[in-house]
Amino acid sequence: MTTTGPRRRQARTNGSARDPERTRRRILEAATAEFARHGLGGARIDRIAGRAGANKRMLYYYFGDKEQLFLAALETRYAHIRAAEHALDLAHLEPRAALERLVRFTWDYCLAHPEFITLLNSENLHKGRHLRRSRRVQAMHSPLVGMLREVLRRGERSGAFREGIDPVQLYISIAGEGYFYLSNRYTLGRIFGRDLMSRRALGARLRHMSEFVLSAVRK
Amino acid sequence: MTTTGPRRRQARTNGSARDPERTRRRILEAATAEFARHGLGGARIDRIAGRAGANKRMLYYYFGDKEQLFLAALETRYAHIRAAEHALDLAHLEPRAALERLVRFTWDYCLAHPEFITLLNSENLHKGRHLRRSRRVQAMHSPLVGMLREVLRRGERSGAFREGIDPVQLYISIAGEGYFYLSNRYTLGRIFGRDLMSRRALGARLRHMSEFVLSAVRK
Amino acid sequence: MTTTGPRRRQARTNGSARDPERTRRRILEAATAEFARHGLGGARIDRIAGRAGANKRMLYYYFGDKEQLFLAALETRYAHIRAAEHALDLAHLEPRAALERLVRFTWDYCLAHPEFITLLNSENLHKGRHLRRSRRVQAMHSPLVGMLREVLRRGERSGAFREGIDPVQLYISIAGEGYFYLSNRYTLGRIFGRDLMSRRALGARLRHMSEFVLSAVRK
Amino acid sequence: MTTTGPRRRQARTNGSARDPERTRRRILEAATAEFARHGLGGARIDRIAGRAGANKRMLYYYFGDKEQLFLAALETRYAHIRAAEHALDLAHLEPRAALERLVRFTWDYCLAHPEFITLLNSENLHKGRHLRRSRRVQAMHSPLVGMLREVLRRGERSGAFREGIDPVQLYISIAGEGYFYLSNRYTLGRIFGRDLMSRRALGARLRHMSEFVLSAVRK
DNA sequence: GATGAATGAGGGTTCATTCAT
DNA sequence: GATGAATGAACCCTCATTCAT
Repeated sequence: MTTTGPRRRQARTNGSARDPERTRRRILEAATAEFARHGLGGARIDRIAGRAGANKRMLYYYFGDKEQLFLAALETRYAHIRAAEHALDLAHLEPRAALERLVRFTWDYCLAHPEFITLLNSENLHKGRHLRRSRRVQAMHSPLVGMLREVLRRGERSGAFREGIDPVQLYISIAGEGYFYLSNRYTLGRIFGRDLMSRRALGARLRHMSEFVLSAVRK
Repeated sequence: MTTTGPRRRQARTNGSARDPERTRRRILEAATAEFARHGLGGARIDRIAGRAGANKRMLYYYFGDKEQLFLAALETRYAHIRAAEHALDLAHLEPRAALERLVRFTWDYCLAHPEFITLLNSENLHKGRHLRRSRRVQAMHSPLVGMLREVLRRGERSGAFREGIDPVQLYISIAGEGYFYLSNRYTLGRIFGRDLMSRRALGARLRHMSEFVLSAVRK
Repeated sequence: MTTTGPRRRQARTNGSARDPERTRRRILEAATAEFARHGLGGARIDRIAGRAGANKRMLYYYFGDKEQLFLAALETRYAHIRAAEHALDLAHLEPRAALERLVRFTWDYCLAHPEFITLLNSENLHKGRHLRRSRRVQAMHSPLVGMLREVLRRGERSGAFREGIDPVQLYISIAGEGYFYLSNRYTLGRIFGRDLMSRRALGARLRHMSEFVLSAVRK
Repeated sequence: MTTTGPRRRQARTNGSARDPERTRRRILEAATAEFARHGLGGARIDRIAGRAGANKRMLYYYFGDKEQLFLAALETRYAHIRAAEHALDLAHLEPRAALERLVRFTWDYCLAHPEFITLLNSENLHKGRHLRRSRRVQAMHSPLVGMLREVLRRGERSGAFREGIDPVQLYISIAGEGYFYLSNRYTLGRIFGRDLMSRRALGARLRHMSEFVLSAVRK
């Protein structure tokens, strides 16, 4: 994306001047981090600009206003996870292995991209009003449900899975297993008096989830 | 909501003046609703005072500041759900029935008290820093884990449940089933192009969750 | 209006603290001056607050926002001129003297209150959108038209005035004579290469207007 | 109107690129409209550039800054009305007909060019500080006063007009008749509860003005 | 226990203007 | 002659909070 070629004649302090694509990207990254950490209401335009090394005015130049910037951050994260999902080739795996892989994927993705969780929570706090206006996200259908349906069908045929499982319900159950644990880790950790984020705890959770899901679907 | 000008002298309409306990309660209720709807960062002291029919100064008189008010709201909701949990007498139910009851309880509670979800999400967004300071919540141990442990033990003995299930992991799984669905209903609804909150959809989810959990634990 | 009594215990820097009526009035006066000098768009909230010796927040506390403050200034000036008009007792004057008095009144008022002219011009620049929402101004009917109608009738009967003159048209003509001269004094002065505001020029204009109007209505 | 993001490369649609004279003229026209509608303080450079289909930078290239652009707009309008005035050949008309024609001309011009009124009001709000620096306007002497002087002289000699009328005062009176009515139409309309801009009302005003002026000057 | 008035810092946003190309 | 990107000051307004009574 970044033209490191002849466009930038001289170094600038922020390194982004006169490189619009880069400026835009830096703002978006800074915004994502800020929104993820403080939520939509708690995010500060000043901090975003500061972290991006950009003039505050540029946020409005590129994104219109705070809410549109939030939407852009959301859309970008959605595009990112969708791209990752596409790489998940469940179709060529044995049904049980496919489910295990999906459990692990959701878990790993949430662990690696905690900002995704808080962005989604923010959007849901605002009743999804940004996403509703998004055209990009509308077009980004998750391939997971289709893949999951196919996996379920194969599992049913082979006698490995019980029948009548709705792929959307299953997807929500699988995602919820990891998402809820990580999203609510502070309150859960406090209540149970446990450190939910130790390496050991994380490993135990992944094992539990795999067993739980695989047990749940077996015939 | 913002006071645009000096209030005309008006008769006390909230009927709470000179009834300190009631004033306090009204403020707390208004704060809970406000925090639940807008999050900690988006909540407005003015709106809370307005809805409570109280003078803004009273918020500070009773609760110190915004964050302490937030904590008070959180604590109150925790006390509420703890009280409800205590009424859940899983010990006298057959193990499978006990689990089904727990699934239903979590689901019904989240449905009936959506503010609990958003309060928890807010607290987790802030890394649980309010709850960490709370003494009240620390003392409010949920009876659920203990009850769950006992149920699991009985189920194992009777041969109904498989062995080695950790009650905390199971509790998180059960809670997550309903919580994630409801907490993320706007984004999930948008992605799947479904109305997740129709009476039918809610019924289907409850059925799925019960089956899913019971299948997951069976031997 | 101002309670100089026991309400203010100690002197404050701005002298207006804890004297809401006075604070409000000072803001309104400062706003009137600012709007008159710079127009609605050019007026600065900071300057108004500064001149009023008040905190900026107080403008919003008392008046809501800039536009409502503008309307309040407008309404106050209207109330002021209406009060002055009421004192004009044209009914007891001989018709010609009555008209002369009206010419002089309009002239003197515009001279003494140049802010009225620029406020009106601002409001007209904005197509009267503030006044349209005003309830106070709607209720402040100018007594002038009625008085003028009566004067015209008496003049017609006595044979001093020609017939068929509409009092509203006449009022606009009379007001316009002085208003236009003063409102446009800078451009007119420049074009004609004359100082329109010298004592001599002002005297000449008043004489011209009186003669002009009286000649225009005579039989 | 604000550019929310980098313009996508688009085909030149305004057809003015590389046609400097046309670009300049389009900017000037857009600026005139903008200043007329919003005043100097309320005018926005962005909107002007947008309406002109020109790059913002061009405004500065051609006109220096906002104030000089305002002056240019003002000068252009002055040049325009001066040109129209030159076409008014009062010298060959009978004195009364000449005055009537002048009344009508002022009225028609203000009606056809409402932007002239608001530009003048803006300039007067700013105490004529732009016009003062203008060399062009200084050179544009209105022929009206001279023509008016001659008309008055002829009228006096023929016994149609009374003596001692100053042509400048008369001009201001005539111009004010129409200007004030139109300039203040929103506030006057509101106060009198009349639609001053209906076809009927406009006709009535023109008739009144003609009669009023002609009566005022007659012997 | 309760009130209306007051505060100052900072919120998001927009301004006229200039830079590099 | 023309462009998109960038700037920093200042805009109006709102925030949580505290004062005096």
